[in-house]
Amino acid sequence: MRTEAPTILDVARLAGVSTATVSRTLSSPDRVSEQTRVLVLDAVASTGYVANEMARNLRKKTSNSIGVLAPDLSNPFFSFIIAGIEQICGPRGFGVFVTETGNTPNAKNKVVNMLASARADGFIVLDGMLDLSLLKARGNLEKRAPIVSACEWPSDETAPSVTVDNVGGSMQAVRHLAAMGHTKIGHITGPKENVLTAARIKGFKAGLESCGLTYDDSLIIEGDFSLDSGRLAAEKWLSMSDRPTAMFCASDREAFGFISRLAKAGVRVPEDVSIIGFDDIEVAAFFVPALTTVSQPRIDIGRAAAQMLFGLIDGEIAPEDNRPQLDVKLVVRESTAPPSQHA
Amino acid sequence: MRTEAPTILDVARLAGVSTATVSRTLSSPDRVSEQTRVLVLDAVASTGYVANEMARNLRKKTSNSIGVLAPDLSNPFFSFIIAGIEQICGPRGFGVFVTETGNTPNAKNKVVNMLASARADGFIVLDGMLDLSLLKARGNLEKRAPIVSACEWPSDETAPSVTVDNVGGSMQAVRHLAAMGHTKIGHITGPKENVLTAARIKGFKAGLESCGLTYDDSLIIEGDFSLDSGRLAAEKWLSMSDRPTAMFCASDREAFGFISRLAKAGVRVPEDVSIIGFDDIEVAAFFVPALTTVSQPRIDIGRAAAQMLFGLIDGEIAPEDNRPQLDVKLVVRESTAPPSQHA
DNA sequence: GCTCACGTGGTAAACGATTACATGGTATTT
DNA sequence: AAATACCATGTAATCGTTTACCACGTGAGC
Repeated sequence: MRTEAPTILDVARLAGVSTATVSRTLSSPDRVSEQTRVLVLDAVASTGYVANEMARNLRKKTSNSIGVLAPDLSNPFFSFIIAGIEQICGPRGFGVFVTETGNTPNAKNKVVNMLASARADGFIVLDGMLDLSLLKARGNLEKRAPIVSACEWPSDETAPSVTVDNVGGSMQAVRHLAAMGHTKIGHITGPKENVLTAARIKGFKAGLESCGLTYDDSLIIEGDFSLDSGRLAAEKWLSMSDRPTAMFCASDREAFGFISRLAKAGVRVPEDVSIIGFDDIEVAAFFVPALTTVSQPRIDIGRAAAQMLFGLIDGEIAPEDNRPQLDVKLVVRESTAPPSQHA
Repeated sequence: MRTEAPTILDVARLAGVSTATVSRTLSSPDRVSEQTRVLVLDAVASTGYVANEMARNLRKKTSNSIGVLAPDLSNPFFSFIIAGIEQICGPRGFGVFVTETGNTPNAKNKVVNMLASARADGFIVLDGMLDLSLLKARGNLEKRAPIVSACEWPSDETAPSVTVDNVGGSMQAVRHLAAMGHTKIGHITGPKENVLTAARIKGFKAGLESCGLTYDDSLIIEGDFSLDSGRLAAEKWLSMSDRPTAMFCASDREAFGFISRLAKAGVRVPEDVSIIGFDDIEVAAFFVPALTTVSQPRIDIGRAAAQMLFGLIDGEIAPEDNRPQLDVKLVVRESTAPPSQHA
């Protein structure tokens, strides 16, 4: 026995008014008389009526939801950002669609499709690799629903985005190390193509320079943000003849992988080598040793992106403030120390 | 200049056919002649037409999407499950709505609303605390869109759900500890009201019993799955006069918090105390020491839940196989060892 | 040669809301 | 008292699809 949902017509009949009146009662109560208002509200209550979103959306040409495109949903890094997004969208009655772009070749089609099919009123893309230019090619699709990038940003330097100060954060990290007396500082990077990788390398170099240290190519180890790439980096480090006394990692997970592998080899952190991460994910404070890292306000990134998107949707954002950069701060814990004397 | 989306009528006009023919060409190509098919497809290509989801959904009385209700989106535990869900939904063209139930009093209303407003064709709820009974009260709402619980399950023991063998996993953990020679084994629980907590306590007791050990109430420390509750538990443990030589934690995060606090006090794992976690989240393998833990197939939980939900939506699930229980396995790493002799 | 079936494609009625416009009545203005 | 404004409500068009139903033409079966 399938219970059919009550429609606005059911309510109207029960209240003895027209559907227009019901609609008005619900959307702008002050436009109907006190008398009919209670009549309608009673009818709504007794039928349990809730407006059908699909009908409403069709008529109003909206979808009451936004899409979030993440490269990899299983990456816990994004969970806070998505939570932040939901915190803004929920109260507004907006749904949040999540999709994995997953570097698959048809990810683009997925996006084009979501956009073109009017499933979402706007998009937040967390995947810097996604080529948004094809949206323009396809009949100015991005005019239909605004897009804001978060964390990672597309090569197009004018598109709206909310990011953090990756360069500044990296500089702080290096300067902290240098201030402790380290002069031979290495860096484990992110994946080559990633914009964050470039920004953090840039900050790394700038930090070195600002302390009078010179950049040495041979102290750079390529990673990809993952735990396992940190482990691999540790093996490279172990095989180096003249090891850096401190490593700045492009992600906390790299740092964990690195420390973990080192521990197996009997290398201690921070006594034998100092480590700094990037992100400040939750476990960072509870790792052994507690990780010194550059803390990103992940929830805030999500919230800011969502807020900006709504601004764009409502058409009320000035073009100049559409690329805010959130602050980042170094939190010093136990994985950094002055270099050991006997090294 | 806002580019309006082409509608099916635009395509029809361009191809010189009726909208019905366009619709048929797209949904069941074999029902139109070869000739008109190419005509229509050409028109579709040159207009860039993609069907408007809202209109389609209204007409077909579907929403082409499912809702996922998680207690806390920022909890990385759920990210894999959501990823698994998306892996199944994406290829089917289904959207995945995520919402945070967040233990707020109006979470229920949120759910009722999503259900009643026809925003989703089905739901996966990851929050065992959510009282689904009110859906029945409100006009048999759950008849409108099926609901499957995952991980945690509502007290209603007949509702569809996919879970893991929490009891069995906990038993394995305890038996592993006992096999290593531990006789004084403690347990850090989850939050009191949670069903998982109860199941894992049950398994803990059963494991003890199966090894001829007796259950001791004073060896139980209450936690809430969080990192910080693990830290707090460690402080309790440190203050105990006769400490257990091994602790079984109801979550990996509790285990991390516990180990982390102990490390600060100079207590070593596994030399001074053995630790087992539950979940096997990603960092577990890279923690120092690498954590012995009960591994949950999180991606599979998500996939299974989604698959089951589609079964329910399509009306093809036999009532008896609607509560599958996935296997769990103990992965032994470095946080467990025989109790030290001098203890 | 007449029916019948079938393959093709058009017409128009849904789906369930919102809202522009029209209407009638009451209050206000002059 | 006539004109005007305005308030409350109803009527019906509209959003963009899908699909039930109908119509036409062609080939097969008798």
